[in-house]
Order: sequence, then C-alpha cells, then structure tokens
Amino acid sequence: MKLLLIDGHSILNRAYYGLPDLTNSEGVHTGAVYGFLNMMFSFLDSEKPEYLAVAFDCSAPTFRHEKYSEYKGNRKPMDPELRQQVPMIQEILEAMNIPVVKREGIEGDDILGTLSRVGEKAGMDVTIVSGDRDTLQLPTEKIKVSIPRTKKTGTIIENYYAKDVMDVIGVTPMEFIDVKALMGDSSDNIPGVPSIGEKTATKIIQEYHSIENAYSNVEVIKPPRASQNLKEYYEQAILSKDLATIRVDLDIDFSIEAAKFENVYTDTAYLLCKKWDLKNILKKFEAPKEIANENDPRESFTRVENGQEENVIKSLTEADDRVGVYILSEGKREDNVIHGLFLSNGANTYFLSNKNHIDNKKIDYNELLVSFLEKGIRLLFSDLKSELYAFPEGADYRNKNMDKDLFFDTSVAAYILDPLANDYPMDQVLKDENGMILPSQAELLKKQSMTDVITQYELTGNLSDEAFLFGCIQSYVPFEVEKEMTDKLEETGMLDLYKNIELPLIFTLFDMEICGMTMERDALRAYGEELSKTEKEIEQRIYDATGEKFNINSPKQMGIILFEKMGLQGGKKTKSGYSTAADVLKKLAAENPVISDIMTYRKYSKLMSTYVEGLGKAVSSDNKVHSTFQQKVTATGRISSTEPNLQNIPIRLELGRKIRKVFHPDEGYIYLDADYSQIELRVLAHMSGDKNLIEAYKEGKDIHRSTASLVFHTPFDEVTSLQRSRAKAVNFGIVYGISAFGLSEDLGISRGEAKDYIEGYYEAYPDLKKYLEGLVEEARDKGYAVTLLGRRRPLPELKSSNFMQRSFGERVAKNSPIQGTAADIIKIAMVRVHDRLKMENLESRLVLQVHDELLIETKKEEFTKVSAILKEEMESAVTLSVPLEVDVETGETWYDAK
DNA sequence: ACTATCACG
DNA sequence: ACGTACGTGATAGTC
Repeated sequence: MKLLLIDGHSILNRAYYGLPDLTNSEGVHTGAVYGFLNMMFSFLDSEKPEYLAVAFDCSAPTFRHEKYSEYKGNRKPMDPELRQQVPMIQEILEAMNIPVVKREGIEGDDILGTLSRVGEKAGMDVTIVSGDRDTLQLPTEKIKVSIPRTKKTGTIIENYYAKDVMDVIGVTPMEFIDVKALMGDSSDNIPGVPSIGEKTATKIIQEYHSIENAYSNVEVIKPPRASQNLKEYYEQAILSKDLATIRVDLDIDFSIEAAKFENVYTDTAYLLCKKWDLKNILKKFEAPKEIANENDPRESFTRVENGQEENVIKSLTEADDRVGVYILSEGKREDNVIHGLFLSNGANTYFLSNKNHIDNKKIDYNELLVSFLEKGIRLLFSDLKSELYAFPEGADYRNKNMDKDLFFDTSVAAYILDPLANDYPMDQVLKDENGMILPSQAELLKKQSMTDVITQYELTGNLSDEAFLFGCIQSYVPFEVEKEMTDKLEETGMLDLYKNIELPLIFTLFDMEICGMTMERDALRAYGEELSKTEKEIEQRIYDATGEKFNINSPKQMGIILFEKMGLQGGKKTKSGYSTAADVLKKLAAENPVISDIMTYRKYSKLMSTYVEGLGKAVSSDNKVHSTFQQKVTATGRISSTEPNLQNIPIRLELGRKIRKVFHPDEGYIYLDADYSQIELRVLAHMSGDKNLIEAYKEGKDIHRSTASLVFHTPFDEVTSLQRSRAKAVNFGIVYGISAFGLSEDLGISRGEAKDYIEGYYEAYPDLKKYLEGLVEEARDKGYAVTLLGRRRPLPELKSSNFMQRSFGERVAKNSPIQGTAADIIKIAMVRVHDRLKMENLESRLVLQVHDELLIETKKEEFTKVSAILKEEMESAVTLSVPLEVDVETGETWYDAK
C-alpha cells in the first residue's frame, strides 16, 4: 500500500513561481492551480498510490512561539494572484474527493509529518511531495521525500529516503533539524546562532549529533567564534530547534482510510476545470461527460428524416426571424462542397442532409439560405468567414443589400468583447454568456479534423453522433447567445464598432482571400536560384574563416563557435546559451570579418526559406497565393495574415524587396497602392490634442524635422540628418510607450542621453506627456484601454504585483489606443473602398492590407475612378483635428507600386 | 512543444 | 532595484 502526501502550499508556490501566469476568460488567475494539478497527476502516474492527501496551513497562521510571531508578520505577503488560488485548489481537490487536511493551530508541515508516521505505522510506503527542503528531516526507510526542481531542461525530481539525506547532506534526517536550528533561516524566522552558517552547522552536528551534545562539549568546538556564540546563544539555539522541528506526533483527527482515493475525474471537478478554462486538465477526463443542464438542448437536436425537410424549413421560417446556421462543408473556394446543413431556432436544432435522398427532392443548400435572407430571416453563424466559402452567395447578397443587417458572427462578437482569448470556440462562448456547459470540439471530435469527419461520413453514409452533436452546437449557440452578446456590445459602447466595422469587414476580407495575388513561379524560381548561389558562396566563406563545418542556422552551435572557440566577447543573453541575434552580432562586426558574413548569410537564408520556398509552397493551382486574413487574433484590433503571411514581405532592403517583383496583377489590371502617412503619430496628435503636434501637421511640415527642431532647439532649416533620424526614433518610441533604455538601445546612445531626448520631447509637446500619463491612469481605473471608436483592450497587467508585468501594462496602455485607433481607421477605409467598388460595379478589387497600406488590383480602364475612390475613402474614413494624408502609387508589379 | 531569429507595420 | 521598447507570423533547430 502506498500513501502520497502533498505539501499543498509549497507545491502551489512552486507552480506559481515556476510557470507563466495563466488567466481564464473572466480574468481569474489559474496558473498555480494548473501547475499544481499537473504536478499532482505526474506523481499519481509515477507513484501509483492507493492513498492520497494534501496538507495545507490554515488561512490564519498561528505560531508556537509568540515571541517570534512578529517575524512572520514581516514576511513578504503572498501575491494576491497566488492568494486567490489557495481556495481554488482546495475546492478542486475536494471536488476530486481528495482530502484537504488543514487544522486550526497546526502548520501544514506538521500535518505532513504526523500523517507520514501514521501511514508508516500502518505498514505503508509513504511519499511526501514538497518543494521545501525543511521536510528532509522526515525521511525514514519507508518514508520518502520527493522534491521537484525546475531546471532549464525541465523538471527533475529529487528523491530522499533516510540514507539519501545522509549521502547528500551528511547528517541523518533527525540531525538535519539541529543543523537548521544552528544555522537559522530568516525566511522561516528561525534565529539560529550568529556566525554559524550551513558549513559550520553541518560540521558540528556531524561530530556531536545534536545541539545539546555539542553544548556539553562547547569548550572544544571550533572555530572559536562558533564556540563562543553557541555558549552565549544556547537558549536561542534550543528555541530554534523547537521551531525547526516538524511535529510527527500530533493528534490530528484524520483517518488514513479517508485518504483512499478512487476516481478523481468527477463531474464537479470537470465543471470546475471548465469554469477555469483548464483545458489541458480537461483532456485527462474520460469521454465527453454527460453534464445535465436545465432544459438541456441536446434533447431537441434532431436528424431530419427524408421527406421531412419541407416541414422543418416551414416551421423554422414561421417560428422566428432568425436562425442559427452551421454548414458542414470542406474545401476552399471553387473546390468547396457542402455535405449537410445544421439549422437552429433554439427550441429545435436540425441536421439536414441529401445523403440518403435517391429521389429528386435534394435540397440546394445555398438556395435555401438565400431564400431565408430574402424573407428577411437573419442568419447567425459561429464563424461566418470560414463558412462563406460554402456560401459565397451570402457575400454577394450582402454586397447588394448593404444596409441590411442580416448576419451575425458569434466569434467576431466574442473577439470584440475579449480580444485576448486565443480562440472563440462555441462551448466557451455559450458558457460565458449563459453558463451552460456543452462538450467542446476537442472532447467530441478528439484529434479528428472536419475533413476526417466528412470523409468518414461519405464512406459510411452516417454522420457520427459526436460530429452530429458538434454541428448542432455550432448552430445552436449563435442563436442562443446573439441577444445576450448584442446587449453586452451595446452596454460597452461597442455595438457600432461591431455593426459598422467588424461585421462588414468579414465580407471584405473574404473577398480579398478569394481574390488572392498572382505570383509568377518562374520569376520566383529565378530569384531563388540567384539567392542560393550567393548563399552557398557565403556559407563556404564562413566555414573557411571559422575552420569548421557547422550548422550556421543553429544558434547553439554558432554561439559555441563565436564565443568559446573564437573567444569573442558577447556574454550570455538567453536561457539556453549565447545570444547571436543581429543586434549582438552588429556590435561584434568590427572584431572579425566573419561576423558580417554571418549576418549576410542569415539574410539570404531567411529570404530563401521563408520567402522563396515558403511562398512557393503557398501558390495554388491558379498561380495565386490566397492568404487568410485573421480578424480575431490581435490584442489591439489589427488584422493579421497567415498561410502565407503577406504582411511581412521584405521591403526595407533592396535584396529582399526584389521579391515583390514576382507579385503582379492579372492581364489588363495594374496595382494601385496607397499608404497612410504616419497614421499613428497623426492619431496621437488628434487624441492628445497637443497644440504643437497638431500645428506641425496642419502646416504640412516634415514632422521628424519639426520634432528635431523643437527637441534640439535648432532652427527648422538647420536640423542635421542625424538630428532628424534621432527625432524620428523618438517619435516611434513614444508610440511604443517609450523608455530611456529602449531608446538608448535603438539609437546606440547612452541611457542618460536618451533620457534627455525624452525630456526634451515632452517639453516640446507638453500636452502629450499629460495625455499619455492620463491613458495609464484611465486604463488602471477602467481595467482596459480604449480606442477612438471604443474598441477595448483589457489590461489585467496594470494590477499585477510583478514590476515587469505592471510596466508592460503601462506601455501597452499608451500604445493600444494609438495602434488600435489606426487599425479602426484603416478597417473603415477597407470596408468603404470595398463596398464602393462593389456598388459601382467596378471590376477592380482590394487584395491586401498591410496595417497602414491598401493594395488594389485595378482594372486599367477604371484607374482614374478607382484611385480617386481609394484616396478619398482612406483620407475621409474619420475626421481628425489633423489631416490624414495618403500617398498613392502605381505599378505593373508590387515592387513598382511602392 | 518550445526557443531563437528575423521579416513586416 | 527591478529589466524594457508596441503589434504580428514563419522557419529551423532542439528537446
């Protein structure tokens, strides 16, 4: 029989400090709970105990010795983020039927000590899991103490039986108490004996085995100072011993039988994991749990039988003016095939399929959905853009009826309400909106993709119960939560943002994805060959110079060669060794010519792997790349681009910029590219209301030169190019939530100098300083940062007890409103440009957005009209107290259009 | 799965 | 005194 005892507070502490902070969707910190449970499960796996208990201190700590209680009072108080997790871990352990043992007036250590002895007496093997080395006084032949330690390579576990304590420390577990009593421990408020540290204490106890015996021989103890102090502080040493001793013989009202555990995967524990979003713990639970909800909707999920379709559709259209929709489909663009349709009106959720229709009564899914729209029935989706591939008529319908508000996208609404989540699965949204628990996609489909599900469906002719349930939930949830979410958007002042910007943007992005950008394969190949030729030459030069053939792409090998073999002075910078990042290498470039070869090699290697090879793989059969534009990813409201990412195509260096020559429009079209001039600084000027900044923009001055003139007290016309470029860096820095350190790194100047620049800057623009400080204040107050259009970014970091996190929060509080407002503005412009092109029946189309830039594939005949639309709509997207300026360029390739 | 690096705004 | 610029995504290497 085996008993596992866990030191609750110490393991929770370990988990808290050893792991990154985790927060669930309601902002509750869960990292320590998560880490604790993981550690516990790993011990359950390795030890396989039959009995298990977790010991805690009571919330109100008590002390054996009044005299020293004040010391404990001086201890750093527990972080609130950790404190709130103590009752949480206890709650979930209890939900798992694992006894939480805590007793008024008894410390957790003493509970561990006592229970371990009780277990031993009952003939059990006992393992005590603790992060606290004090417990090393407890091991015997049958009692083992396990201490998990986090190393950079991962967690290793140190195991101690009595003999191991002897081997490692050189004293017996009982003697270890005396060692500790002599040396003292400030964090445990054990005074010890002055001048006796770990070394001396161990030596004394090894020789005399106890403090009492050492005292009997105090005259011969060495060194003399230890002897003297032991004599003088003997009483304190004895008291220390008492304090250091973990009790093993207390009367704790707890029967070991109560620690016998069976299934920890209970429904209550499952619900807690759901509530706290402990997704990885949830995975350990067997098969989808049947959790009973009041009015469980699953009872009304129905597979519609052949011949019943018309009745079902009729009942849906008569019941309500909205319907939740999920389209079971696979493939993108023209390859898309629909395999079935889920429709929900809350009371009923139906799965319609043509699978078993042998007659001619097959449903045309698209036609059916359009007919809903024509009747004014609103369609509510869980993820509209991904479903528009199956329902492109929806995008057309929307384009022709722009003022009609006939769609709802649940995940986009969820994103606006909480842009920090990683994803917006429907089970989560449902839980957040009305507390109902339904199984998640992972629980239902395991690792299966939707394509797997459909393949199986096609093969067997039967949609699995799990996939059926999933589809039903996908359509049921949007119906169920729409009103609630709309109310929330209204309450938070973000309904306009949702309706006028984000919702229409879905269709704009969809059209951009469909359109894609043509890439000339041959030109790409030629460019790649040119690069790879030079890359190989440089590679060889590096091998020659270092006298070794190694993997230049391995930062580890590179670090060893540069800093050990060649002895360059770089120092360690990263966790896993030396940093070889570009800014480090730059500083070393003068020391050895191989450094600049390495930097050049990296540039070529990056261009080859990411752009030539990466983009090459992303080209579709139509010779185009169709990026996916992500609308629900960024914290600030920007969009992002994936597979491939078209927002980070090289431009800053000519070598990389050349790749833009392989992007070109279709025959008869030309690229029109427009970018906002310094949109973030203009936004800042407007939002801060700073007179000097507004003035400079109104007069159309070169803003960096103007800043330099003010900061360096130099007449406008006499500003040097160095002054201007430094002022430019400060302007950028301000937007990032500047720090003297960051600016000095960026400019390669001293921190003091950077500080002067910043102060000079604030003197030049006095309202700006007030404004930025006000932003932090406001964000702290409200708990979030806000953009001009009301978009919010939650900022829990501002309340963190961790300096780093708090400082980060302060920088973000300054940056988010600026970056976010710029994002709002270009989104407005995108929707308007897109909609005008459609409404005016033009064939030109928006193909790309790069944060402050829009690219239109323009039909040559429409050129004049379209360039006017583009400039107009971008410049008038919002009205600020400074003009928004847009530079438009044109070209036969993307390279030429910039 | 995580880290380091580097491409863009 | 803390250790830093804001926002992304793709790749290769390492564990």
